[in-house]
Amino acid sequence: MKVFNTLSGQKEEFIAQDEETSGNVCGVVPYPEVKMYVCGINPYADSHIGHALSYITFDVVRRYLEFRGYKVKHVENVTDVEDNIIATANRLGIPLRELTEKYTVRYFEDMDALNILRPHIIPRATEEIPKIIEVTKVLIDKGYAYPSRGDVYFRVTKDPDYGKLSKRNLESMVAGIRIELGEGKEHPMDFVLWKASKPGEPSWDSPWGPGRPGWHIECTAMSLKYLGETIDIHGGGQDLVFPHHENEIAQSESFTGKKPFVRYWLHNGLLRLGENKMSKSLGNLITIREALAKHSADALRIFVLSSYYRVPLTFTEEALEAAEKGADRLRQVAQLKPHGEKTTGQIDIPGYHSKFVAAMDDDFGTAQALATLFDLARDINRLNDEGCDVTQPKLTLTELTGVLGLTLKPREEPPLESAPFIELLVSTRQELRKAKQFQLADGIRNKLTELGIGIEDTPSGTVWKAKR
RNA sequence: GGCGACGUUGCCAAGUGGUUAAGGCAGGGGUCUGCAAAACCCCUAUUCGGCGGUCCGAAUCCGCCCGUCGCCUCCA
Repeated sequence: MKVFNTLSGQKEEFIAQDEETSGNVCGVVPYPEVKMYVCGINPYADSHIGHALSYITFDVVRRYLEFRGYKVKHVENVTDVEDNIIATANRLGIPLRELTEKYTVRYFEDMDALNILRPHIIPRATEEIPKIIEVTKVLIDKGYAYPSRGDVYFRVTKDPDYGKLSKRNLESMVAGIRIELGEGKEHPMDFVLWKASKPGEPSWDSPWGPGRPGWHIECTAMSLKYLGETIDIHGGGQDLVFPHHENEIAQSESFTGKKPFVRYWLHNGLLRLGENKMSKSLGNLITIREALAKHSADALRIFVLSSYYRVPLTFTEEALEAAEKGADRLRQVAQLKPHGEKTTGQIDIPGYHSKFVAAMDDDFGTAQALATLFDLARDINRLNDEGCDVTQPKLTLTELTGVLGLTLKPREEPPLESAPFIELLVSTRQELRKAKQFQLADGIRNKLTELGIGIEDTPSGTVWKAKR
């Protein structure tokens, strides 16, 4: 399988380190391990659907690797101390930990609702201070960092590779307009590893005085601690390429002296709302909770997966509604009760399977993979209508939709207080229909439709549901 | 200014040198139904921002132009 590596700027054959070191060429190691690190959140507000896009993407990466026979070790950090968190906690007048705990819990509730697999390890920055201090200390000892007025900075001029991920060089960066020459910095691009705390800020003791970690160091410390010196996949949004991931490489490779820190860098394109990307700072966001109040998790996943993950995606209500309709079609097939007896297997199951795999093998071509599944669904419906047994193709469909993390469960309708009254009207209407009083029956149906209650007469009775 | 992307049917969105340009939604036709709805089936771009070029052949490669977006220490 091929994956696009931001570092090389091209698609590369994916080989896990575990396969390489064990000399495995074709399946000698039964379940080679893939070490995967995904950048997590800064918990001080509810996550928005741009986050959903990113985590759905890497959830599918993980599910597909597992489908292909890898054993994935998935680590995702929670950066629970930084400027925005401190500012928000102060504004609300609550302890830092109370704020971060609340939004971490809510974040994972959102992830669960989206059917995103939990990472195996979820380290928090504030619980990894000793490792962070250790890494910082070594970087100073090796000459890659220097303390200054209680802060510690990384010395970018000492790292000849600096800029290799984001394809920049120090000169062009310095030529940029937004660089501030921090007090005590040797070079304007030097970035902070350890920040001296100001009065009233949370702090930890360190050899350089009380302070807290800089933004990038926690990811280096955590991935070293939990995954080792070289990891296979590091994922995140495209907006993290610079400075975050660039700085992680600088820190990690300087610390270990080993290259590469990450074998494959994967970055998802950003979600746009209108003309701009969706982000906390622009305030143009829709939270995952808001989206899930109106749409199913499957619809959100289909919306995300019907595009190529590296390319920006534009959010619209219409697109999400279209995805919901598509989800309904797949659900319909998943709920089918096969009744046919004919076994004239007209469906090329291995063909669909290999088309799906070929699409996914090409840098997680979920759009193509989904298209294959819609084709399969159509075939299943056709054969089912013809009276053929579709048990096997149905199993293939649910197996493959599962790789994309779709549940295809029927949508849950929120309970309505008015339900007993609606039931009463519906049964009255049934009586009228039996008596062939169709004008009266249709009148009730029309009125209910106006009130947002949809009526469907099916062979097994009348069902109704509230339109969301 | 530097770096990186994108522009495909009414909408969203795949495809990146060669038979009929995926798929979803919308739209049209049909099956089912008392009628609807839902569901299902079938159909729906001679054309890929514009102009040149390379090639037997380009949406796909090259050049220029137009338009849009992202990053350049808040960010998935």
